[in-house]
Amino acid sequence: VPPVKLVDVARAAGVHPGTASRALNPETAGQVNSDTRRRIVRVAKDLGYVPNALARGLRTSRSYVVAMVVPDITNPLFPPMVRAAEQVLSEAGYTLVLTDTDNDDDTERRQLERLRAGGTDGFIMATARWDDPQLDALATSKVPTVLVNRNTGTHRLPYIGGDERTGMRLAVEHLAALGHTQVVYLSGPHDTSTGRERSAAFRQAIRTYTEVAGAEVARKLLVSRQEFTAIVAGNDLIAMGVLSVLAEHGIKCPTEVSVIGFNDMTMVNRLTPPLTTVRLPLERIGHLAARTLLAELESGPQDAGAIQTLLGVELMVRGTTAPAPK
Amino acid sequence: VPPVKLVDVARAAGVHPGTASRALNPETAGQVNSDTRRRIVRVAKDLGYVPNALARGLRTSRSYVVAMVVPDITNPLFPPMVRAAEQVLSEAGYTLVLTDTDNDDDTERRQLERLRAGGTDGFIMATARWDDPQLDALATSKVPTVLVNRNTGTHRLPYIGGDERTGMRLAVEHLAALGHTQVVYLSGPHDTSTGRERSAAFRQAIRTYTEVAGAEVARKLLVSRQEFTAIVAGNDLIAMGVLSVLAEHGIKCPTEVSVIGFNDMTMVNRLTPPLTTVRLPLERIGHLAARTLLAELESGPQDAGAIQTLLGVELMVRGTTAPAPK
DNA sequence: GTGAAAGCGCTAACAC
DNA sequence: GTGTTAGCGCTTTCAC
Repeated sequence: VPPVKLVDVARAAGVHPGTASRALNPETAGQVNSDTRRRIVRVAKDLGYVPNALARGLRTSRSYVVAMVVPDITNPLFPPMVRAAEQVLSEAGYTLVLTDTDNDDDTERRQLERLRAGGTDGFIMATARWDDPQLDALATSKVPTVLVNRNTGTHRLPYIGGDERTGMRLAVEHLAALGHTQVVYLSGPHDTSTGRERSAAFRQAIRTYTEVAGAEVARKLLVSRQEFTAIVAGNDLIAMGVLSVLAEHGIKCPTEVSVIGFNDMTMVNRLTPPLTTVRLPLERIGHLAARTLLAELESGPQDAGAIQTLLGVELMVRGTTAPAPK
Repeated sequence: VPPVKLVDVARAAGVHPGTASRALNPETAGQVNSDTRRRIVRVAKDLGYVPNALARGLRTSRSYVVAMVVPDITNPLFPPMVRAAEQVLSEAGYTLVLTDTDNDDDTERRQLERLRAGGTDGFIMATARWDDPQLDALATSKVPTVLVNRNTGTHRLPYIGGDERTGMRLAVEHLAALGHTQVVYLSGPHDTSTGRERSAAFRQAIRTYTEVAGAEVARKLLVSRQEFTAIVAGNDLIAMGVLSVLAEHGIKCPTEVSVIGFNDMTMVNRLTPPLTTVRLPLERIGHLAARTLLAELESGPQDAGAIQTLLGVELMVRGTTAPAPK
């Protein structure tokens, strides 16, 4: 079955293609006599007319495509955001393209280039680095773009994220309230930049790495004989590394040491002991990012850079107790 | 900066747009004098020429877009497949569109319609039902399509999946080898079809539901006083539901009852006790699905329907032991 | 309120 | 080997 085109509809309805176009387009439907319009709409439906998005895009230079760029979709942080964003965009008639950069700059650059060539209307970027030329390029070229999850240093683009600072505060206050006075913070490795050669292997290993890193730091901590009754980890994986090492050394959690993670990854509530952790509102972030982008798409730049939204986080209290009496 | 077009390149290189087009297109580059071609390529690069995919697509009726349709991207089964597929497709110059149908027929139909209107070149479908009109439509209209994860009854389309049957056999043989003679299989609810009204709520709950379902069935099992020393669950979530109920009843795992899951979801190895489960080669499935689709895209139908590939699965032995002596 | 006509940027016959 | 021409399907000025 060759697809039915606008001309076909027009012919069948006995009108000019231009009129059919106007009738079928919500924006311009008012310009057409309501009887004619009804007839056209009817015929279109009967014939099963579906507009050719390519042709339309070529003419209007709008593709109704939005791309979401994530570093690694297997990281459980992202699927809920992706899903939420897609829901909103899809309802608004947009198609979401997902790209996984595999944590690689070059890949990201190539992907972005291809997407922009394809006429992508806007971007939701979850790959921001503090200093990020790609994002500068996007900002400069005025392609509607919203940042999620991570922000850049320049703050030139709208950003939607979880309020991590408050999350940390909640964690610490919780421990303090329990009576902990010696709390250690383990951030894991900071230098995620890597040489070109080992980068591929590294990218594969990045998630394990952080868990391993947590274990390593915890080990050093134990060796250093520093006094502590609680540990706050930079993320759940690090926390899990810590838990392993503590278990390895026969240190009981949470009776001897309380541990807090970050992110509330799927299933961390099923760990033994369950992990207290900070939950980010991932769906809300996805929704809001999509809405923010839509606003730019439909109504132009929205007070650029002013949109720096931090959504509330939640401390999931599960495996923390007061420190053991001396 | 207004984007540089093919005409601009042609003008700058002192040739006709047609020639520039040929020179820049790998397929037809041979038709152009190599000196001229080099000059054109040079100019194109200097000017930062990026072809307009919309215009090209309109002309060639190929969009270089492939869509992957999944029921729920937050189900950890899918991200590895999506990621793997995207890698392959992206290398071949294709863009991957991800759509999450939210386990909903209507949504799926709408999405498919829009995607097809957008000129999507091919589909990777992870949402197949045994009896699936959408897929029949795709098959009939000869849109290149590959099925993953779930197959249809008709087998009219290429399918790539894990060898679940062997997985189950491995699980059972493993238990048998350990000496189990009373093994129960819990499949969870079969009737995932639902009335329209409660479907939205249901879809939200579907994952929990299966876990809850596992718990419920396990509870019934205990009440029935049936003798068993091992349980094989239809998936990891059901297995987790089972584990909870057993723990609730003070039944020790694996000493009193061994449990086996299916899927090797992220983190199930961190459960206590760790869960023995069957691991599907998700990345390989994604890769192969993409390759299969590419083959169709580039070289036409590949012995349609004959491609029904089951990739090897692996039993991750973690939390199973011999049954306790009577 | 509707028809006419031009053109978005590109490629593929067809000439020469 | 390269220029010419036409047209993919749609929208949008401009007439009337």
